Amino acid sequence: MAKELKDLTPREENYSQWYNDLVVKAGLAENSAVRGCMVIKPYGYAIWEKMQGALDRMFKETGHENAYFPVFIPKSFFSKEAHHVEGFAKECAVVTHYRLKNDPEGKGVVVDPDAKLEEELIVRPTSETIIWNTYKNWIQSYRDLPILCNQWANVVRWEMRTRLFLRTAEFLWQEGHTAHATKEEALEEAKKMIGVYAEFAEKWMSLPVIVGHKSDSERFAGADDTLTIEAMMQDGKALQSGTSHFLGQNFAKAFDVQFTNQEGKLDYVWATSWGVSTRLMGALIMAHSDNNGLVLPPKLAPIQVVMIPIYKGEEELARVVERLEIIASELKKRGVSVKIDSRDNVRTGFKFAEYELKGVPIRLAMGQRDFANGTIEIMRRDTLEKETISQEGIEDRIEKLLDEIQQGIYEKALKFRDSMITRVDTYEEFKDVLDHKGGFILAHWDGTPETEEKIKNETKATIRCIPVDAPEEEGRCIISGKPSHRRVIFARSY
RNA sequence: CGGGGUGUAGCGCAGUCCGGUUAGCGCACCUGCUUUGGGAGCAGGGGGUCCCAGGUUCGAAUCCUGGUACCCCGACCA
Repeated sequence: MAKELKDLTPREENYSQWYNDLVVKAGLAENSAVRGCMVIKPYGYAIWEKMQGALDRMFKETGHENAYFPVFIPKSFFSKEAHHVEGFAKECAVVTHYRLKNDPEGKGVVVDPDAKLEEELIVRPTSETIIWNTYKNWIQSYRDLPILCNQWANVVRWEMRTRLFLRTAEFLWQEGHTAHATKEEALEEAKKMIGVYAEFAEKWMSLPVIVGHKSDSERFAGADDTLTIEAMMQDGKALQSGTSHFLGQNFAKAFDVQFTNQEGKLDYVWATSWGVSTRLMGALIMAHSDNNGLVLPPKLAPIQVVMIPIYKGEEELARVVERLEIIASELKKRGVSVKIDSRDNVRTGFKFAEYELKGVPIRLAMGQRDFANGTIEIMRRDTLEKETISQEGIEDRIEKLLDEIQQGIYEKALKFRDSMITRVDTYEEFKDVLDHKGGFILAHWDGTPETEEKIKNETKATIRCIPVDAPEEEGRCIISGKPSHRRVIFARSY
């Protein structure tokens, strides 16, 4: 069994510190010189690319196309949709000038006051406005609809306090923006895409999520309805992991996007937007990792199998590596990503610890004993179980094990998540569960923003969502005692 | 923007209260030897504008004044 990682804070002691340590020490990301911004390092980016690839394929399969819109948005675009401005105004980076010049006093460069922009440009915090301004030109007739575009981009939200992956001033994401002829079609699209996200979370990230509607006050600025996937982290806090918005005709009206329908009448276009971000990286890390480091689901692991030769001297190394390469090439043929680590300047134990830290799902180790016996040691990262097995048929065994690990991680996360769902019927009970257990709390709510606000102020818990599959159940609001027809999900969240 | 805290080697810190040889420790780094089936051991070595500016003093990492940066707790949030 591995020694405790020398310099990783134990998860149970200080979860936040553990998370931060892990992100940095596993080589995923680090804080940059620019306050609130993050450097994503190659290993972290490799995982993100895996996510991107899978999501992108899912978007294409559902009929979407990629496009790209500008990073700068004229300020006037922003103010066209009242709720939207209100929601984002407080966290916008604004470009006011377009030129620098040498400091007349000789101290480096200064902003050239003569180069002031007539109209300031906002660095996009999200692209609804610039996109709807563009769609206006694309849409005349029902024959131009639907438009189903996705954009992979960076956005900037000037957050006060930031955390690697979970909340950074700049982040990477995808944002889908669709335009439809009918309300029904737009509603269907918003629902379909939250379904895609839920499927991605569960099948790829091994992360169970709860799909639901946001309450009025948690809804996206400018949306009529926001669907969300909510995940549970190992410290009992919830993480909003993706959203899909039904925008109604709000942006069409703000940007005057009308089309002629089949009856020859003018109508406003119906819209959706949906997005997931590098926050998913945070979700992945916080959902599965342990005190030895990351635990990556095989489908998202940049390296699925690492092979470590154990040897003394060059002849032994060559012999073992030769054998490992045969196995590796067979695995590669089957689409498994393999790395043989034959570095001779770090020790075996160091390598073991390093690949555990990086979350590589399967580790193979072959030494002289194995070489002689035709065996190999195999360890699975999720359970840390190791076993010495025959080299015969190892490839089949690994393929099967990768699937098992993918499934095993999901089941473990699901079991944990379910154990963290508590039904409560009184406010006392509610507060008690929040303070001593955390997790999702199912409670009755009278549907008013006032009650929601009161609970948030007193407990820091918010309504994560009103689950789409919430069964009808008569009850009374834990605060006001007014009647309620279903339970909603509360939690403290990131 | 409120309330706390910290700036000393790449990273983490001690030293500051009570000024005094050449500013120290751990990790990391470099060299050599021994090691190598779970983060090696020993020996040697390199690396500093003690956040910045001014002041007090024979003498400042240490005291005083001003600035600045970052972190934590709130408000804000994918």
